[in-house]
Amino acid sequence: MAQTFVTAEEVAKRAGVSRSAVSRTFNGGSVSKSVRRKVLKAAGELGYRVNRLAQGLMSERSNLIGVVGANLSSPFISRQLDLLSIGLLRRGLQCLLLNAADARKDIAPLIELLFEFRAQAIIVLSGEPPTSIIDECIANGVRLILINQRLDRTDTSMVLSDDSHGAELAAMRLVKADCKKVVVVSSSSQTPSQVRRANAFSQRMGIEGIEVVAWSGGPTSYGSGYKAACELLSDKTIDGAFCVTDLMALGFLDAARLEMGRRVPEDLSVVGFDDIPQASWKSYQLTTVAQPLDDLTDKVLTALDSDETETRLQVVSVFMVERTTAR
Amino acid sequence: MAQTFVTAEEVAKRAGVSRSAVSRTFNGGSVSKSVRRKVLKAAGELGYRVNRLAQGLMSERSNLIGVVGANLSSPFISRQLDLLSIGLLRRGLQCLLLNAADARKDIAPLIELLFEFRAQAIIVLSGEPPTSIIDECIANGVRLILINQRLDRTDTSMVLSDDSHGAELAAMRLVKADCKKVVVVSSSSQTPSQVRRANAFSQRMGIEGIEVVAWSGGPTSYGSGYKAACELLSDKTIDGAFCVTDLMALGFLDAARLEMGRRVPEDLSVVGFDDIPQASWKSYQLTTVAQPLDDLTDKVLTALDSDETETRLQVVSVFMVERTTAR
DNA sequence: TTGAAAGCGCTAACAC
DNA sequence: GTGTTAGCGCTTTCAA
Repeated sequence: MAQTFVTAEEVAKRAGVSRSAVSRTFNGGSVSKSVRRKVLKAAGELGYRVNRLAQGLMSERSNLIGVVGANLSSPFISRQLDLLSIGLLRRGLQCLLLNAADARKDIAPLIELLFEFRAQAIIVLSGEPPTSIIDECIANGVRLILINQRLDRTDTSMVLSDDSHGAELAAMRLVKADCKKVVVVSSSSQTPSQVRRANAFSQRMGIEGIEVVAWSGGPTSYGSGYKAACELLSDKTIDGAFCVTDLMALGFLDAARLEMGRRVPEDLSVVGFDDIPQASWKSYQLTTVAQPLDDLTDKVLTALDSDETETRLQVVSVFMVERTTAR
Repeated sequence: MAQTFVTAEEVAKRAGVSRSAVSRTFNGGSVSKSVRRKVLKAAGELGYRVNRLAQGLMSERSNLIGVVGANLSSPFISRQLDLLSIGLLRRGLQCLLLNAADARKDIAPLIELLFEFRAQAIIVLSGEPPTSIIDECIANGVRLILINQRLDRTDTSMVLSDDSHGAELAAMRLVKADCKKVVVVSSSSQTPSQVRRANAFSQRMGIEGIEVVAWSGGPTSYGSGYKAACELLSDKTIDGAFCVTDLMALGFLDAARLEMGRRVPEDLSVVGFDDIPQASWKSYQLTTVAQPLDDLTDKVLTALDSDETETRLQVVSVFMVERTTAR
């Protein structure tokens, strides 16, 4: 257990060169063929690995990117994390993952921890960092990237999908399905995204002169969608539903069909949001608004790269995926 | 951008004490009340954060735990990662996540990278590290923890669920359902877990004298399960199926019912493995073998703690979850 | 309890 | 091209 890694000094000694020759060999400095070969040989025999901690200490570049988020096992977020971690690795960046499950409301301590590791940038998948923390990021030159979080400041990068437009797409789709009375269901967590979607939807329906009842409760889950349908569909006049996430839509769909005896889409049209993999499963075939996650990921990585105060706010466009749950 | 973090030296200067007094204040060393107060005050005003990189340089404890895995957005793995990242954080450990998506077959470079960050331990969610790397872990005192990977060595920690027993449970369940000819479906990725499950199942069925045809193909996905059912169920005599993962089972189920016109469980009994959230969704209600993930996570964290060559191999027990897809 | 000094493993500026 | 030297920010003896 107490074994310790080989240092550059030991390699230098074995190769019969100076400590800096070793350093240069591993950092693309100029070294003669012969020295390089000797160093590589000695390093190989000894099992030498550069110490990135020490390296980062000097260059003040840790290569660490902090990622904080909650709900990491939800289909949507997990895909986001999957793509993000691949993208980071490809760019030679390391991903320091902090699960915000225990800190839903206050992710400040998590971000502070990331400071201590001298993370070069911090990506927030969910949760809203307090202003003081944002200021501290800027003061210390740590780039902050917020996903699906819209703040009223110009000094932090935000990547968000076009929730309002998506919700309008959903609204228009239900109009097209000739719905007379619709419901919009969201969770009680009231994330900014969900709120924007629900509001934009209601507003649009208002303009169209269609009655909408809003329901919200529980976590953002299949179960909450299920519950929503059970409670709402005793009202036989409801003929349309917009669930602000697919996960809820799927639960809603199951309860509507299997519990409340509705035929979809004949009696009831349902539209979701996100386009998670399960939405395309044969039992569901959910009509939904897609957020292209690869695009979102690209934009996050772009924000990471941009050295200066470039594109502060990037929005990823959404589109309707037509399947079978809307008439 | 070029701003830099405050150092302990600056704090010391402002507080009018020595550099070491600052260090002691933040590490529970013995300091007088008054000094501690002065230091804390100065640190607060300056926005000081200890530099863990430098800290780890001295103490040779980085506090970083490397996690490598692929398929991070699959329901099963993502849940695993979710629980794991929570558990690590609770123990004051940081999670350095490396996505093995690009390196399915060879995770060696990823682990080497983790060496460079002086990770204290490495947790491998998927993929099998080459022997040379394992040796290097040991040589450097890096604890290695393999999940659902059984190696024939006594010097590395392994946590695996009882695949064979689970498969036998599945077999017995299909026997109880009075199946005459069954199929076992797995993916073409042939992970050790899947192989163990498929083999144990076939073997058991052999003992019971029941004919079993093995199918494998595609990635471990809904789509592959779907495809399996389409190809297999043209044989009308098949009346039972064991899918080695729930994801495949769900696809199988959908194709069986919606594409191949089977009634489940009347004509066909289906059993899965894992018990992912979707297995309990109303449209599926899949009878399956559950792997208790919180237990698995606990065991991984235990392996992390155990300072010495303690429990090298821990197996988490599985159990049958009875729902509606087996007669 | 406190400060001075040494050193963790590395890189970079400087001479040679 | 190569070695020497001086730190990076921190912890940790060692005296005081």
